[in-house]
Amino acid sequence: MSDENAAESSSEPLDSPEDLEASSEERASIRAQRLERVGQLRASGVDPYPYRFERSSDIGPVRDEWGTIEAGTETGVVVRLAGRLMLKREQGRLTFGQLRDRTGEIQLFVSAGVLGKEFFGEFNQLDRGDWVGVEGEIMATKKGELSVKVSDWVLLSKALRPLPDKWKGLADVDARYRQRYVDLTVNPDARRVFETRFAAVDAIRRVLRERGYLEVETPILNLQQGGATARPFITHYNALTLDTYLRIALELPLKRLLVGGLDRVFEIGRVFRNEGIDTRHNPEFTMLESYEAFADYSDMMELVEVLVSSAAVAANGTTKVELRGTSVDLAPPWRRVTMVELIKEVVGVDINPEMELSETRAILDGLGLEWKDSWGPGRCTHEVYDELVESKVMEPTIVFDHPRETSPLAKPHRSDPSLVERFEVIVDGRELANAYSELNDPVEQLARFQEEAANKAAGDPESGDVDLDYIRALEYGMPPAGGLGIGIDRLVMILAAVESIREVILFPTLRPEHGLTDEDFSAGPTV
RNA sequence: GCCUCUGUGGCCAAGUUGGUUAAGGCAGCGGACUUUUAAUCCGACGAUCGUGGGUUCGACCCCCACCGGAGGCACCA
Repeated sequence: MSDENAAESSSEPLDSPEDLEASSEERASIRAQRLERVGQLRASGVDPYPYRFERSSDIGPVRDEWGTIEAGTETGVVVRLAGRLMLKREQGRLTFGQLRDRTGEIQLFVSAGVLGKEFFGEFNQLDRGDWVGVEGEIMATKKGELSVKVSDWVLLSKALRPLPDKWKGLADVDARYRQRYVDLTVNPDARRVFETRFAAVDAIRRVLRERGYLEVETPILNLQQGGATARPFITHYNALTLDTYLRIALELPLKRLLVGGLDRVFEIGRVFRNEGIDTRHNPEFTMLESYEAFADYSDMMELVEVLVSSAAVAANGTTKVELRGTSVDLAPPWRRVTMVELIKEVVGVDINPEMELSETRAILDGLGLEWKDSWGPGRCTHEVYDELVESKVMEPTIVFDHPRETSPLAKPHRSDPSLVERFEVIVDGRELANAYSELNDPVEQLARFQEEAANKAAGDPESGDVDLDYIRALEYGMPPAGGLGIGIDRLVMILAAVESIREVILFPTLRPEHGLTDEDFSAGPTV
């Protein structure tokens, strides 16, 4: 830019002339400079936002193939690469850049001698953050850095806003979540976490596919609430003049598919629960649910071990993870213990759903836990487990045989009527997965639904409805089946060893941002 | 919803017994430099200290309210 005063002069036509907006004009000064540059480019016939660029390869494969060549080597091999310019080091008649795409980074060696003074000068006007395409020979510099000796280049997209500090990155967590695109650009850890996530999900799909499971999609908008106990989001469907629930679980539609003969199905999908946000909860989160006919919960124990350990290996190359200073191995087999035994072991008390209610209440009182009148012995037992046991279990553990009372969709235990055939997987003190032998007796299922509906009518917003169509489906006959649910976000938290669920969700739920106004986006002279 | 902490230029970040022009770094701008690796060196610029009130001779600093964020509690996976 020949006139360095231009961007600073308030008489430039970059912003509204109102005095009140002086501060916003200052704030936009880097933007204003870049908008001016866009104008210059257009004036000289250069499109700052062209349509496509033909690449010969991603950057990663180039590194893989040539990364070991000796310092000073010129290969004679010409490549065409594209990416974001992450760094630029000008050095007189020589400029070094760092070009990055999703697969890697490579240095650009840009010299006035090769490009000519004018085209070289244009390159130096690129900003960190711009997208560029380059063509040039693969070489290694005197210091041995693999580089592309740029013989031609083109701007692919001009960035109007500057990237955060090239060394410190973006530290403000609010900005990291709101502007994940910036976080992903400058914070390698953010990229690492999401690579972990997608590798894990990919591995889960692969294992299930190899086992003959079919991936399906079921409705998110539901007329009834069911499949779990949770407060739902309610929305309104205008065309039918109906309030609908966003799903809180995937369970009931998938089991209808078992009735229909799709005997191995799974869905990986978003579910919504109208509850608080904290380090382990986001109102929308991702569940895997899978159902396998002719299997029971024992088969699900084997399946969940394989799914989780495969995901770990795919994401990290190992089943070992370091969680808050403790090494945890996800390799099967995991410990298997009944809920009643584990309570005895951890808390030192004997409590089970076959006890008299008065006795279980006395146990809770003795432990300093509160109980409600509506709770039976099973719920009391579960309470001890939830409050005093779960958070103490670090190693992957299958906790099986839950009280019947707290599991309305699970099949009664084949040898103990006070229990159901259900298990949860605990890792690092948190529930990671949940599975049953699925209840397929329509008469019993209806009775359990009716209990729930009574609770809902009595004011419990987390209880579900009587889903008569689901009962009707069961009356056509659902094969015996094992079902498994895994909280994908929780799994990724473990695999990536992060403490907040927001770190594993690309765009976590946040309150609305204030202070972002049209004035922050004045178009300047370019439109 | 409640409690605690927190909010300083595009980014990172100093700044309490409240005291005149609010450190420094990165980025950006001007200049030098053909082998750099967060390049380096020189120079000039950039902030109504989240918002609105209040206390005070004087507020980034103390008080109140509001907005955003973090952690914890409650609820849940």
